[in-house]
Amino acid sequence: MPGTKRLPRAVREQQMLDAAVTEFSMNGFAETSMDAIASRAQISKPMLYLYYGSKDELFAACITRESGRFLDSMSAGFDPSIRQREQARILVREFLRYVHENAQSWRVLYRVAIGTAGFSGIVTKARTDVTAMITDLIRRGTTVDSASDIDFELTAVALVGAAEAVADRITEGDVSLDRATDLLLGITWRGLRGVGSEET
Amino acid sequence: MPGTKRLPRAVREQQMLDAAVTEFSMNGFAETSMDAIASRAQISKPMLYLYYGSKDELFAACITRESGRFLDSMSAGFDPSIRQREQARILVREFLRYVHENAQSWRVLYRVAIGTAGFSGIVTKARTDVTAMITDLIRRGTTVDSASDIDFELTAVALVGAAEAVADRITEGDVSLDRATDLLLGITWRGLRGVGSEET
Amino acid sequence: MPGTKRLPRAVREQQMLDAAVTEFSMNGFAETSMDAIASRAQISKPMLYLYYGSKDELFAACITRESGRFLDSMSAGFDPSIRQREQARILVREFLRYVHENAQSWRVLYRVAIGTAGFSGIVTKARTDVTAMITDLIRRGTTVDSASDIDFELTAVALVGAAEAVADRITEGDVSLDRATDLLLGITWRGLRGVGSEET
Amino acid sequence: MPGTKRLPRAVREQQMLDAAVTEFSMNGFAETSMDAIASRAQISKPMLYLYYGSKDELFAACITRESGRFLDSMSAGFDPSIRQREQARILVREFLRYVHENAQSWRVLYRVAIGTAGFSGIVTKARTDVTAMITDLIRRGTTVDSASDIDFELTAVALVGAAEAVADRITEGDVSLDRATDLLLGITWRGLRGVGSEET
DNA sequence: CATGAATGAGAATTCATTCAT
DNA sequence: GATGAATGAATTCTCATTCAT
Repeated sequence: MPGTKRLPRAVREQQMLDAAVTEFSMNGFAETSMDAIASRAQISKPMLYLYYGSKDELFAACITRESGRFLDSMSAGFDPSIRQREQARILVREFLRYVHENAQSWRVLYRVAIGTAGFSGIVTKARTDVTAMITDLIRRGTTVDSASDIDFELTAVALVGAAEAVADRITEGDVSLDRATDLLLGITWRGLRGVGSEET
Repeated sequence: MPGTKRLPRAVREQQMLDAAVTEFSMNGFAETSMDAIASRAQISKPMLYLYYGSKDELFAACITRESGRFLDSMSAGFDPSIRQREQARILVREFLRYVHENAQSWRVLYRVAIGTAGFSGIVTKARTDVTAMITDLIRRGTTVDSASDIDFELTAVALVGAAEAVADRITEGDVSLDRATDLLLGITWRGLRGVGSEET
Repeated sequence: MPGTKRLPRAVREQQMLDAAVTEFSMNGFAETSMDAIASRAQISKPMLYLYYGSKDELFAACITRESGRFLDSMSAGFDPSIRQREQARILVREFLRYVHENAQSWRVLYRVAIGTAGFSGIVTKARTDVTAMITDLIRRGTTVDSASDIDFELTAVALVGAAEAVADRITEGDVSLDRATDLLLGITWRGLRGVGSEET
Repeated sequence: MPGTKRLPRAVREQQMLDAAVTEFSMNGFAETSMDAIASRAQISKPMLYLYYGSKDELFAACITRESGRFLDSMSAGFDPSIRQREQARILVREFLRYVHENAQSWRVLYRVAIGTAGFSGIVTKARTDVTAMITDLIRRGTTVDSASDIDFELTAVALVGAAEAVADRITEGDVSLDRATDLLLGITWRGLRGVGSEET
């Protein structure tokens, strides 16, 4: 008889979300059954429904929590008062660290939710937020105003995309965090060095 | 009674794959039913099974065809004898053009298949091939040999990631092909200028 | 392109029935597909339907032909003018020989058709015919009339059942025809020796 | 909404098996649908799967239960210390009684399962067990040792076959248990009287 | 609160059967 | 006359979801 003890609501909730994130990240949304989640969370299915109402809502809760955690991590490293270069290094480092230490979270967000009709919006929102940070960062270091806002933002999009691709390699375990950070900054930085200036 | 006409095998095959790609790209693998595909292709379900055997095989056929098309497009633009800069522009341009003109293909490959257990391999293979082209391109322009192979490859991964992220924006329709090409090249190029050299 | 040559109807029919009997005897009625039969007969499915109308009719045709063959074999050995003992030996021998040489026929009749709703009647009919022969044979040698007809018939039923059981062993190949014949006659004969007389 | 009541597992199990045996015995394995069984058992299909996993397993459970019941009945009448004649009468009587009172059980075992690929083994096992009892019984009364083991066994096979054939008539309701018992013993006994001795 | 028991609604897959050529 | 192409109608099996206790 699973979970016979009465646990405070908050604890239970996390227990369930943990189990759900694990299952969803492993098998995708549709291939994950509520049974599997309940079983991993060591509670009964009706509990799951009591707390989250439906599979959809549970999945939404998962990716909302995870994208929140992700954004919290990133935000923690974001400080407008820091020098641009330093700021960039911190953000990249934080990003890769998060992915490295929370591979499951990363996977459920960027591999599962993004391809699941009806839920990609939540992830896209998180991505947009991060991109906004980077956009800010880029703009901060640029005086030339021949560059339009869309350029800044699209550049940020590109850099975030680069970071995500490298992050995937991190989760595969064949690249070190330090090397990846250096490399991304290398490209990024020199790439940034003239956004909006001469040449194409 | 759908599709009462007798069509030659080859035509029907494409008809089915077209419908399948559309459905899969919209709803993901598991969330797409064979009924939905049959209905869109205006044929009966048994035809799908007659031609493709199972849902898995049908999906595999889809992403195999699409990744083939994608790689063909990219390969067509790959020519070791062209100048590095010119080559880069052609590849980026071709990549964005493909995504722009084949948004569904792009989505089924890079958003759906990549997150579907058992099928990500085919897409990963395509991505690896493209990354290999870029790796080559980078190496071609570099004489310094302080850069290890992994650096070249990881750089290529990052650039491909950047292009993919920008490509997503392209499919959303709010960015022009030309502007995106220029921007990516801008970042890319200046970023490339010193891979493996001084500074971080 | 199977069976492109035009064959006389009678030949085709046998070809089809042969294939059908083989398939049905191997896999049972429901587990056998019309595809499998057509393929084994080297003709197209529509031909099958042209000649036999439906799967049910085809199966009926099979067991009708086979039970006919079986009864023909038995009847050939039935001759009211022969001495009872000799007659018994001939019938038993013929029965076992048929099963031995036509294991497929035996199987489709007594293992498949008998357990298939709607078709057991045809086999039961054949069995009844054979039982009638045996009933006759028994009655012929009995003068006592304390035995009712039902006794004669039930005795015949029992003897036929014994023969069928032994026949099964024959098809399994671990018993010789001669030994089985002798044994069955041994039991039968001594068993018969007083049907309807003293004791119980 | 069938069977709204909550029943203890054990009760439901029997309910389901009863329904399944009935359906299978009427229509054979392949021709019986899970829907039909669920409907007869007044439960929903998922329950069948919850309890038995698959149609195959359900069928296996049916014939395992039925052959167990059958063997239990027979074993109850088997006692090496009883006189041979008495023992024979008890066994035959018990056999016919079982078939008479459990016609469905008999049919599903000896008419359906025996002709269903993959399941005949279970029934064959039961038949072999019964045959072994009879073999023992025959041997017990025989001192002559010119008879080989195979003779004893084949004789038992024949007698069991005779009993099965008579049993079929019993299920058709046109023969009384007593008359059938007497008749079988009559044949059997006099037949047994000299197994292995002179003459053919 | 908690849960074992139960089900409605679908999804993949297979066939017997039939046209259009 | 013969068949490749096509489908309507099941059938097995799974799963999200809900009561009755």
